[in-house]
Amino acid sequence: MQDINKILDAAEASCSASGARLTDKRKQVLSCLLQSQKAQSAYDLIQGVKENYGATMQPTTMYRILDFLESENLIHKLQLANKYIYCSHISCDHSHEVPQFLICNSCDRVVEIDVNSELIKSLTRTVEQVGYTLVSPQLELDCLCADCAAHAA
Amino acid sequence: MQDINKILDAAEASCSASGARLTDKRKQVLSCLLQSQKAQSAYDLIQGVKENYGATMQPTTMYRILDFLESENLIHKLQLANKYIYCSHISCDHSHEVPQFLICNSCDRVVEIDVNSELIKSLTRTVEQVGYTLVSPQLELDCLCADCAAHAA
DNA sequence: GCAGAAATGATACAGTATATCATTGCTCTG
DNA sequence: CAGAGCAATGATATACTGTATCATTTCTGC
Repeated sequence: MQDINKILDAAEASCSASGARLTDKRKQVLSCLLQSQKAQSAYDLIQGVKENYGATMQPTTMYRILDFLESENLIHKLQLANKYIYCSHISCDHSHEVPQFLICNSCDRVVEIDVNSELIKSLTRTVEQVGYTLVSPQLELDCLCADCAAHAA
Repeated sequence: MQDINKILDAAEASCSASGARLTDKRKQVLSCLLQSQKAQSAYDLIQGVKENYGATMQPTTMYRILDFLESENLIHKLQLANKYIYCSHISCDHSHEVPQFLICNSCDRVVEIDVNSELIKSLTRTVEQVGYTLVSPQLELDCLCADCAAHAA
């Protein structure tokens, strides 16, 4: 994990490049996400920005900010858990691959991995065979992290 | 799509085999799911059994029935949409593979496919490399069906 | 029939997400 | 630098998804 301030700078640069603004509130939400390896819900984050920055945000505002951050490829929404996680490639040079998430269903700790491109090709072929179109090949896998697996055993 | 009554019979047989009971209410819910290729939410189904059978069910009851049907492998829960779909292998002879779902994000029409086992092996290897354990390899892909893709174009 | 277990009912509430309309603040142009 | 127009946020209400808890009914096997 790199220094959070560096990532925030990279995020800001990336936003300017696309003509978007990383406002204070948006930065607060992003910071909360960057400070944890765990996926957090919109309401977790409302609580988080309150504790860390004394800022109060309504759900509407939070969801709008989350949508914005997602559209800028700074965070990911995990459908499996209805939670959000920072994108681990904000300050990378190499281009984005399709993300694959391993989500601990006990503690919400998330690992982001690039999907093997062969695998994506194989999935895409299968989808096309039945006449469907793949909108997002993002994969989310229901897992247990090492710690939680140890406790459960 | 086979005849629904035959599938219901197969479902009933499968339940008896595992010492479970496919009660009237459970059968009503399963029937509603079998009558549509589209994934339906718990509340959609509450509406559905009311219209089709005049039966009123509380959310608690519906979720209990859905849990039961899932535990008997008669239906699947789709995390991507928070909706439910019948299992397309209720009256098949061949053993269940890991399911992969193609979900139209516009109309909720679902296609169920067996995942290539090589692909599952590859996923499992990746997961183990980072110390995680795969709980359920069920894959859900965000797609557009042919009809919705045509309308969008 | 009766005891015990399984299934369902009833009520309340927690958590997730969006609709709608109002207000504030930034940016660009003249 | 004023003011128009748009981007961002605020405020209120409400819809949707899911669970906790305790009560009642129904089924099964003895």
